[in-house]
This record gives sequence, structure tokens and C-alpha cells, in this order.
Amino acid sequence: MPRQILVTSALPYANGSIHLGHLVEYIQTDIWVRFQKMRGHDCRYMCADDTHGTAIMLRAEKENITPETLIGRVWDEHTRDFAGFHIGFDHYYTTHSEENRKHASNIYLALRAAGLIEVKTIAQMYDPVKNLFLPDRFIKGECPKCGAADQYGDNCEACGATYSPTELKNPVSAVSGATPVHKDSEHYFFKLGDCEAFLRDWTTSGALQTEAANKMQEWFAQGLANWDISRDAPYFGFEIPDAPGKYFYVWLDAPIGYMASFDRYAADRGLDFDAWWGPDSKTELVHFIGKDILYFHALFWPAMLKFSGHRVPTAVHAHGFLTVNGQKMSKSRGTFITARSYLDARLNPEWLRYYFAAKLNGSMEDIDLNLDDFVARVNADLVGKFINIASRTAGFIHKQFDGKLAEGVANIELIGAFQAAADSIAAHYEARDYARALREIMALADRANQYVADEKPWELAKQPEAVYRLHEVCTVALNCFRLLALYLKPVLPGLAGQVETFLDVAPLTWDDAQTLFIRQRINPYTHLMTRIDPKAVDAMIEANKTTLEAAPPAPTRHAEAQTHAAQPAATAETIGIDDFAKVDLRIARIANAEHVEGADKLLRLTLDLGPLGTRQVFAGIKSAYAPEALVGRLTVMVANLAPRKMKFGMSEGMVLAASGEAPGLFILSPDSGAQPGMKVK
RNA sequence: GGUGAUGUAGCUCAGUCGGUUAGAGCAUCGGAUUCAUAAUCCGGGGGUCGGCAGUUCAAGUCUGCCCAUCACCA
Repeated sequence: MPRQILVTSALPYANGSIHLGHLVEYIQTDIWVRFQKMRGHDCRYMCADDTHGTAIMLRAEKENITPETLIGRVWDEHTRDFAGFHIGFDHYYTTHSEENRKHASNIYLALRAAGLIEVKTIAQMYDPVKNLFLPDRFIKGECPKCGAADQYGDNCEACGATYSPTELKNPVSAVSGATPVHKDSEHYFFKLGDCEAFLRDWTTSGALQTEAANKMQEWFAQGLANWDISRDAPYFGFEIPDAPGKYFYVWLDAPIGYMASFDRYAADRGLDFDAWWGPDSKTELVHFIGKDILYFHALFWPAMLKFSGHRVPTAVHAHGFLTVNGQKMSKSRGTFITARSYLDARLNPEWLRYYFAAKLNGSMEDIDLNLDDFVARVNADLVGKFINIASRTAGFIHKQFDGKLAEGVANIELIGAFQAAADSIAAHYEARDYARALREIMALADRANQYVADEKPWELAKQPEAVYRLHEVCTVALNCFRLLALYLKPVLPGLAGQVETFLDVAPLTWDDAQTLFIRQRINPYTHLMTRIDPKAVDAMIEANKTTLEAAPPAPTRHAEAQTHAAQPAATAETIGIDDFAKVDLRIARIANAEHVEGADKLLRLTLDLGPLGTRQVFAGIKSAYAPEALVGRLTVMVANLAPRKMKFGMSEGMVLAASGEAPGLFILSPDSGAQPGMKVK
């Protein structure tokens, strides 16, 4: 009996381009959907652009266009990029739609009727120049804990502290540069705390991976805070019913976009919306997301659905982040690779699909795109092993048998082994363990190549009496090839289509694995896939390297799976000599260095400044230096830095150290001859 | 800082309930082969399973501590 499955990927934000990090998710989802369809299930893949919020509004303003124009343009780009990677959405919509407004309003009204909405007055940071309440990420200032400059309003990248933007020191608006002021405003809250009993039950019902369910327990332990779902005008989004000037927070209507996308799709096809979204729905609802947005999909979203009279998700599958060559994607290193640049470099999208699939195992672990490994793996597996089977046997079928396969095969042991693998491979796909599925498929490809090597068709071809045997061997090999193409089809839909044309067969379904491929005529072999040229990869990296320029304000958090890029390098603001002269840099001899009990990163240094005496300084260099390696060294310190009381004692200055994006930390050393206490200028 | 995850060959990764000498692919080295867009086959070398301690007849696997990396902290 076919299953009915509604599948979604997280909605990408309409404020930026699709990059390889996004594609992990869309490729993961697409493979799963294609697999379900091959199995004969009624599976519908829904997605949309996430279009609301302050970031979109300001971006449009900056470009002198309306938000509607902006999101229309981005929609075109996104859909083109997805199509380029064979992402087969059944419907790709937008959250800026009447269906979404309708569902967001209805859900809100239902929650209000259930007593789950409350109104509270809160103080927020407000830009008095732009007349705008500022999201956390649009406020910058000094970290209240460590004093690091230029930090966002929600957390400090220097010390990792989290805080509210009202705690920032010397805050400025990233929009206008003005000093924000506190301003009271009424906000609407979803009382998530009241949903705890339901959520505790749901999160342990099997809908989540165990790792994710454990994470939920952490959040329950902290207590569920109520969720602020309103934003004040001006805001690009939907106005809240009965609340003039108040808009739904983008994160409220983003997941509802799954529903709206399906609503429109269903209306166009005469499907019964309630059969899929009603409280008694018998269908499956499966969400694929990045682990960074688990909170929204495992708490807010099921609670919203449940208490507004809808069905709840059957499963939420979270995946990890993408790293490139073992590191965070970086614009300056050229590893922040956009989908478009990959395609423009004339790289085949199926190479990436295969590589991602070979790494994905259904867990929340991060996966790494190692570019050298990418080239080696794809070339060896797809061209060397898989394609080669057809390439080395199809010629005989044409030269000697007029393109027609044998009438039958006497020894079907090998084909039988291939067919017997169907259930196991299917189970791996179903569990999203594509890595395991592909290992099993490639082990079969190895066996097919061994078979050809053992049977030596090139020798049989020289023996007229062996003609029947030759026909059979090549037919067996092509049966193996057909089965491999079938098993790989969810990952490589384009290539599978070419194989279907070459073999002159109808689109392969999973059940076709159990049939024998004989008697029929096949088309002449033309090469199905080329090897990756490493030069094209290099060119793509080069094309993605951005020049050194100041980073634009980061977007607000939203339904986008990930934008974990290291910031491009930029020099700080220009200063005069007078400013520099305020810093009293001195040569110091490290008289003693020791570990600090209870501190992860700190060393306690005793610095000898010669005539200026000694200082105690805590330095965050534990990761790079053993204390005993430092004693006796000369280095450079800021001698007139205000003393700072730390958890472990007073720190009377700081030592200077160099660091970059890559791991590693390097303190400074003066040239020989420098003496403790000397001024550095 | 708190919490969680990860660490196995040069690279990318498997390793089930604790049980024989820790595996695969790629890379590398040697041999075979010439059907295949140099693809394929056979074989070899390569490991302190992050470190230390513990439990056990037996630890990559279980426990504790430490180190490193990553993430989350609404």
C-alpha cells in the first residue's frame, strides 16, 4: 500500500544566493523524495522562499526597489539554481502569498482562542534616525563581558558570551550609525511554556533523531520561555489580525510556508488539503532541516500545529553543517561556494550530489567537502567503476550482435546477487544513510568489474567458437550496469535518464530490480560521464574569492539552513598618530607562566618590565603555548591598559598575539637587544 | 562559562552485543591486462584506534580525567 508523504526542506531566505551549504539539505531531501517515488509512494516535495523580515526590507531599500521586486528576483535565482542541481520540488512557492497570510492568521487566531497568546510591554532598542526597532543583529557595540569591540547585539564572537542588546556598551545602529535608544512597545507572545506536556511527549515519540531528542531535554531543563512573535511597523510581512501596526515575526510565518506551498499546489490539482494537514491526517509529514534550526522545528512548529488544530510532523530530520577542506566556509579563502559559481565552472551537478550522498549518514554530524577527495572519489567511483562497466562491454554487443542482448543467460548467480541487494540498499536510503547505500552499491560495481576481468570478453571475441559465451558475458555485465544505474538513480537522476535512453528502457522503478534484462536491442554507447578536471575546481575557488571589503550587516536569523561563513578580512577604522600614542607598549620578560585552575584558555603570566616592576597578566594563549616554553622569553605588552578584575584575579595589562581564521596563536618577540621595560613605538 | 557531539592508515570513512591478527575506497609501491575516454584485475607496504588511568579472562568498543576540533545556549 503506497504511503502518502509530504516532504519539505527548510525555506531559504530571500536575501542571498544558494551556496553549497544549502545544497547539502536540498540534495539530501531530493534523494529521499526520488527514492520514495521510485518505490511507488505518493510523495510530494514542497518548498518556498522565506521572504519576510527587517533584513529583506532594508536590503530592498538599499537597492532602491520594493521588497516585492527583490523577492521576485531572488525567487528566479533560487529556482534556477535548484533546477541546475536537479532538485525536483513538486512546488516551490513564496511565504509572501495570500495562502500564507491566510494560514498564519488562522493559526494565530486559533492559538489566541486557545489562550496561548499574551501581550506584554517590553523595552527594545530603537533607531531614532530610521524610526525602526532594531533586531539584535543590527546593533553593534562592545561586549559587556570582555569588552571586545564591534560585536553583534546577541552574542560576542570574542568571548562567546550571550546577552541582550540592551546590555551592549556604546551600541550603534548598523543601519544608520545612530545611537539606539530604549523604547517601550507592546509585543505578542506565544505561550510555549503552556505546551510543555505535549512537547515532552512529542519530542520522545520517535519523530526526532536520538541526538536531537537529547538536545530537547537540555532545553526542557532550562525551561521553555514564551516566544515573541510580533514585530513593530515598519516591517515587511503580514499584519497581525486585530493588532494594527504589529506584524508577524518572520519565523512565525516561515514554517507555515510549508503549508501554504502545499495549499496552492493542492488547489491547482484538486487535492484535499485537510487530508494532509487536518488533525486526523493519515499522511506522513517529514521535514528536513539543518541542526541550527532544530529549536524552531522541534518546539515552536509542532506546538503551533497541535494547538491550532492541525496534525503534527511525523519526523524532523536534522543534518549537520558543511565544511570545505575541513574548515568553515570562508569568502576570503574562496570556499564560500555559490551554487551558481559551481555550475558556471562547468562542473557537473551530479558529481556534487554523489559526493554529498557518499558523506551523508542520517546523523547531525557535520560533513566535509574535501576538494581533492571530491575529485578522486567521483572519478574513481562513477567513471572508473560504474560507467566503465558499460563502456567496456557495450562495444561488443554492437560490433558482434547488432546491438541486441542475448536471449537468456545461463549463469545468473551474479545478477541474482545484485538483485538480492535491493532490500538492503532500500533500507539504507529510507534511513537516510546514503553513505552506507553507496558503499554497498560500489561493492557491487567492483564485483561486476571482477567478473568482466575473469571472463575476458576481449579474448572470447577472438575465438569464433566462443561467440555465445561472449554474448552472455556482455549481457550479464549490462544487467549489472542497469541495476547499478537503478540503485543510483535517486542520487544521479540525470545520469540514470541517460542510461535509460542508452538501454532503451522505460524510467526505472525499484521493482524493476527483480526483472532480467535480455533479448532487447540497446542504443550505441556514447560516453555517459567525464572525469572531473581539477583545474575547473581551482577556477571555481578563484571565482569565489572576494576582495577585502567590510562585511555588510549580517541578516537576521531565519529559516535558512546555514550561512556559517567566516567574515572577510577588513582593516579597522583609520586612526591618527595621537590615538596610537595612547597605547603604551613595552617589552616584557616572561618571568613566570602557569596554568590557571578552572580556566580553559588562560595562562597566568608574571611579566618583568625592568624599571617598571612586575605585572600579573592573564593571557588567553593556553591553546598555543605550554607555560614552561614561555618562561624567560621576551614579548610585547600593553602596559597602560586599565587593570581588569577577572574570575581568577587582577590582570594588569595584556600581551599581544597574532591570530587569523586558521587555528593558531602567536605571541610577539622583539629582535635581540631589546630589554624589559623598553617602550615600543 | 554551560551542554552536547566528534577524534580509527597520507586522504575520506566503516567497525553490530566487549571476543581471532582493526577494515574499505582513494593515494602509494610491485605485478597482470589492453575490452574500456589510462579505465580494470591481483598482490604488498602503511595504525600507540587523540592521551592517561581504570573495570574485565579480554577494550577501538565500557567508566573517569585530560587534550583537540565543532556546534548549540531560544
